[in-house]
Amino acid sequence: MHAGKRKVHASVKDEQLIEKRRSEMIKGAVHLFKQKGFHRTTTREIAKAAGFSIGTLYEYIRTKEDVLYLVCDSIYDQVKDRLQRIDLEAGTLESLKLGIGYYFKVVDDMQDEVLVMYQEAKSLSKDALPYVLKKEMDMVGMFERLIRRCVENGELEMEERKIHMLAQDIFVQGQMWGFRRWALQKEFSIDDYIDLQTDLLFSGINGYKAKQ
Amino acid sequence: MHAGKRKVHASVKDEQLIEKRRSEMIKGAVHLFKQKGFHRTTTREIAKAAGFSIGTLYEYIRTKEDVLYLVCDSIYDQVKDRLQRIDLEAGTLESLKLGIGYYFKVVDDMQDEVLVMYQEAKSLSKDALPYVLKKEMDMVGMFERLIRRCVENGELEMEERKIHMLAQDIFVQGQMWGFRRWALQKEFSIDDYIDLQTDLLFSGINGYKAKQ
Amino acid sequence: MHAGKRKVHASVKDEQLIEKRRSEMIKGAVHLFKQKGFHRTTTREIAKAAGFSIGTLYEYIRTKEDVLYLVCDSIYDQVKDRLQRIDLEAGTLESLKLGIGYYFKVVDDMQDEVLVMYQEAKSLSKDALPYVLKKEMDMVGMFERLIRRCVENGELEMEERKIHMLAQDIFVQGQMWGFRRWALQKEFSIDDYIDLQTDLLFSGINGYKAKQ
Amino acid sequence: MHAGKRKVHASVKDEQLIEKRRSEMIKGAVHLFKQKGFHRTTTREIAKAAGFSIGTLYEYIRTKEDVLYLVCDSIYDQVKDRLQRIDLEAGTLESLKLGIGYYFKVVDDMQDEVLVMYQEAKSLSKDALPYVLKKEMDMVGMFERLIRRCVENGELEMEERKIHMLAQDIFVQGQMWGFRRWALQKEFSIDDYIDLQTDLLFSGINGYKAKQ
DNA sequence: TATGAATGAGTGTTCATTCAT
DNA sequence: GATGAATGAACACTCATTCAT
Repeated sequence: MHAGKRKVHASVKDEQLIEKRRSEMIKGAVHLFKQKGFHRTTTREIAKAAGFSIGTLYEYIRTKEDVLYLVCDSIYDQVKDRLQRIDLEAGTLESLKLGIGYYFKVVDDMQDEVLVMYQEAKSLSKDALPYVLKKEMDMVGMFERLIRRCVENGELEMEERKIHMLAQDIFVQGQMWGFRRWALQKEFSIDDYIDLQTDLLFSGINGYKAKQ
Repeated sequence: MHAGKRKVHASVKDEQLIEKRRSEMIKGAVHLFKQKGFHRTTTREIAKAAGFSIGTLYEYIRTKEDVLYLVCDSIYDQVKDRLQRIDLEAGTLESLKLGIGYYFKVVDDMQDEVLVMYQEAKSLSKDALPYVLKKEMDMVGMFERLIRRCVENGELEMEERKIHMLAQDIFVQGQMWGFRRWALQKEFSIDDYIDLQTDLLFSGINGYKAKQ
Repeated sequence: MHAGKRKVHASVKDEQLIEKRRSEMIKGAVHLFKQKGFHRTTTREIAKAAGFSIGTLYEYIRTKEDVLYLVCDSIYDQVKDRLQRIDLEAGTLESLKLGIGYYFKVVDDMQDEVLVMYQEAKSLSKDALPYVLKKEMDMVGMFERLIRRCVENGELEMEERKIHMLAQDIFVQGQMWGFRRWALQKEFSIDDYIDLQTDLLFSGINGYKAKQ
Repeated sequence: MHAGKRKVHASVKDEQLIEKRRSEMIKGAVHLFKQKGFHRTTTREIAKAAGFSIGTLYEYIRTKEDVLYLVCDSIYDQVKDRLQRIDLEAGTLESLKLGIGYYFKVVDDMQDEVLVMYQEAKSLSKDALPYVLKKEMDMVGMFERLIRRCVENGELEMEERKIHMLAQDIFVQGQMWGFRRWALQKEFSIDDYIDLQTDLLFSGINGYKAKQ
């Protein structure tokens, strides 16, 4: 279940310090990447935002792309971390609904981060991308399990392929709240969004069929 | 309804020539952007792919970003063009379903283009972005009308806000076929995708509730 | 006899212009390399010394090392060019002596160039070095032929291995006039040098044996 | 006769420790300089090769160039040390020949060191260079004395200038075994080299004149 | 209208050196 | 005395853009 992390080389030896500096770095970088994107952000800006010199930045990474990887990796970890709290075992439709709502809340809380990861992950090299994709699949996998538990519980009848698709839809709908904020957040609050989307997700269009 | 196009300056006067050169340019650029992304593609590469010199390229645009705008604009036009053929007037659930399937097919046909537009549009300047976003809203608007016709027709009972949300979901699910190809296209054919998604879209989770 | 030249990439197409710019570049670079060595010379300095911008410099080369290769290559060509004029066919000891003297004169004329090539060639990459070494062997080969002609002519009896060694000695003694200038040129003029060295070369220590 | 050594500043007081650390440093540095040259070797690499930290390195030197000076200085000392064993007093041609052969053997033993010193000494600053050059002159001086003793002994008739030139030739021929190893060591063993060179040195070209 | 040589600001990265612990 | 984290000047190289021909 735990993906092996891609090692990012640091010249500095003190592991705690590495942890600390990198988290400063990530915090600054997320902000910059959100504003200007990865490519328009310079390493000097990242260093400055992190509060240290360019030389120091490079004591903790090897290339600019390492920063992007670290950012993506860290965001996934945070999101996943928060999602772990969802009770996967209940196996009721109600708990599924709550889980989705909770996920949307998390995405709302971490909008900047999710947006960055979403838009910039594609700039990762062929080397680093799989690690990030793996984490994404893990998250989709969490929704699959949530749904599958309902099936096992007899709350739902759904074939595997459809479970798989539904999980991806849920996952994308979460991200969508971030990457389509310009269209959605003018009109809907996060609570509106949760209500409307879970409603559509559960009832489908047919659920709105006019009574005949 | 028709957004005024953002004028991209050309030094050359002959409008037909401009049209021709730009379409060569766009064709080459889409291919390059797909491979390497906008930022990693150089203007020289674009010129070369288009079949003329760097000097000539700049006779038809003012900045590199103009190319991106032209590309995005053109892709939207093409997609929109093909979507126009959907019969908006029928107002039956069946025609809605067909419309969605047709849209997904279009997206499948134009995967590269959609992916590029999807991933690179964010690199547009504050100046050009609104024009592209407007086009996107127009497309979402088409789905809204499709749905609204069903409501007007008495086939559906759905409030405006939900229509709006549903239209966006459909739109995003189309794009998703392109931008999550790495996860989806290993498992599903485009026809699978259409079947599963429209099924989920129409029936919702509740439609799969275990018979009691 | 002609070593294939290692191609150095240029973005510019006009071959004549390439020739011209590169010769400007080489001229400036030799001067700088002599003063500060290859490593301490910056590409900007090279560009400036050549009379164009850093951007232009890189239109004619790909890497800094290309400049060094071009410099070394050009120097060898010049030296070789001048050495071609030696009459290889005479096959007399006198002509051998004249040839050596002529070579020393050439080295004296091109002191800076020879010094640079001598000291910096080792900084060439594994890729470029063989091309330069080949040229050096060609030059040594010229002296071998000069000597061998004397043998064929019956002026000299010398085995091949000794010919080979002698040719290298002559070659190195030429370079030595450049790279040990600090020690030699305080005491000797180039004519002194030629006289003394040819004398030693021809008579050897035994030639100075005390008459008994 | 003994050149005062150039003082290299150390922060550490304990002279024995300085001696010890510096010899570790030199040993590591020679190896690195041989592989990559002085400029391509970093101070960190030197420290690591020496077995201590970068901070400690700088307790025993002030600048990177100090390392180069220390290396060159030490190599000269070693070579000189071994050359001292030559019997300068004999004053026979035979002892001269033996001396030359012995010197060539030393150079062969210390090839790496000699090569490094030979190629990198030029990177020494104007400040340090004279000290190294002085040592080189001392070594040339040893050969001069060796020759001069033969003259004094009546074994040889040679003017001062020629002695001077001959000494330099011998000196350079020793170095040549190192710096032209790529050309020489494919064909000759060190014993071949000694035989051929002393033969040429003693007999000269004329010694090979065809009997008439 | 087409070309492509010229430009130089800007970028990622390195590395000698310092200094607080 | 020893350490190694921090620094920032310096460097090789890129590339969007211009403009003379």
